[in-house]
Amino acid sequence: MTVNSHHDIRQALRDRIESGEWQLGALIPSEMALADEYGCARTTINRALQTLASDGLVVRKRKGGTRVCEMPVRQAKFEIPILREQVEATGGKYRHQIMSQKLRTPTASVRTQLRISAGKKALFMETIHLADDSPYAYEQRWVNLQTVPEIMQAPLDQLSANEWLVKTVPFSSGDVIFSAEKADKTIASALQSDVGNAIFVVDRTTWMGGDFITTMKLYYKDGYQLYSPL
Amino acid sequence: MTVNSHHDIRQALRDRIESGEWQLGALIPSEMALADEYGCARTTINRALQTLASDGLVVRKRKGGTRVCEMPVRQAKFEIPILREQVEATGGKYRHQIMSQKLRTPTASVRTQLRISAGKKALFMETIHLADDSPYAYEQRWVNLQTVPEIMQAPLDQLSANEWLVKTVPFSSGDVIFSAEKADKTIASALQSDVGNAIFVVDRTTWMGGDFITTMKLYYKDGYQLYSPL
DNA sequence: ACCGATATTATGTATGCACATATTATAATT
DNA sequence: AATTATAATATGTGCATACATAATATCGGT
Repeated sequence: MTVNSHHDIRQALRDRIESGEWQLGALIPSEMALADEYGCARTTINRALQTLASDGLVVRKRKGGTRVCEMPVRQAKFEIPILREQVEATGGKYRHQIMSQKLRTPTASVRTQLRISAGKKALFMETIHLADDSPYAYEQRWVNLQTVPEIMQAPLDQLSANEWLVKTVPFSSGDVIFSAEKADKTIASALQSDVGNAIFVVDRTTWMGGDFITTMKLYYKDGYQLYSPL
Repeated sequence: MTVNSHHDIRQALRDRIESGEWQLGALIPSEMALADEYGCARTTINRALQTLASDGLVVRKRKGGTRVCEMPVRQAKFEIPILREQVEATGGKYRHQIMSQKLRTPTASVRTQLRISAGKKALFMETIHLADDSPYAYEQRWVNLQTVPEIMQAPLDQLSANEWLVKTVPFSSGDVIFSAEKADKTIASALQSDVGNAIFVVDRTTWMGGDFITTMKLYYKDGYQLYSPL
């Protein structure tokens, strides 16, 4: 078998690590030695090893050499779910419905999260996301009008606020918090569910540069599960 | 300012995308053109673009050129939490306590998940993970003895099953499911919490190659939140 | 107008080389 | 013996080049 593409080599090295040939924390041969063994240029080995390093399988140090990562950081990565796609992926028909949409003085915690000046108002909206006309998730969202005033002109009846924001300020950063909450009366009625049920909640805040854009809380219908391979 | 390292170039390109200079879905200049513009070799541009592609910011196609990703896949990636680290990160003192540990005939669903032959037994254990001596999470785990019989000899009173498995079969793959559940009597008493509380649940199955190793359900004390930047 | 051969284009990848840089080991100096 | 200079080593990175490969564009013949 001839291996020469960095692809093949990466896989070969990965196999040798995963088979246990190189123990956890063990030093693996130098790039030169590997290049020699596989009969390719050092550059090719370098590329393969760099990929493995960025995957967290090995740790590299100048002069120290490359060693199998002591604590292989198994990291789950999953896409931030766009509800429409989530629903349509399971064959359902997606629809959303705006329950309310108004300017309001934000609560203290929201004002802090979005860095909204005291006295200023923000856009608050409640949306129900439906799969085949039955509730799928209930969304509460605050939008900072100081940073995205254009949203007042957006056709939010056709495009959900989420989708509009993704298209308009696509490269924002943010954070997510997953938790479980008991459904209160508001949530239960929005989801046509019962008070006290365990609800999977996603809390998300996004900003761009130093400008805080929106914060959102998503309550999934009970029974929802978030899956991720790792 | 001279930019020439693939690092600088990657950042420069990223800026141009995020500033909106190149719109969503727009075709960006070819590697040759960019190499010309930045006064560097095509290889360097190639490397920068490949990184951006693997980050999901651009999509590349032979002859088709490189274009800004239509739907920038915001992917949250977070490490699979190791309980000890999670607890110790918040300054708490970690400790765990095995409540039960015995050979049992697995339930039908577990037997399916771990591909255990009918009639065979598996190791079932319940563990409480404590932070500063108060319950932090309650774990139910099944271990497939057909694939890791060695666990029967492991010192599980010192090292948690989780940690032992991570050290012994480090490069397994798996999946995770996050959900919310109502605490039943077992869970509530294990966590010194109340029946009916909303519990954040992590369900994880791991395998290596075709061999199914373990499946685990982790019930976090109510109020737990899983945070992730993105 | 249709179909197929050929050229063109942009990315993908391997190579040899040179030099940079971090780190450790060793030797030289005090 | 402690400190400092120097060499050795492994990875990091850039460049020029060559060829591979996929997808599109163009042109010619029927």
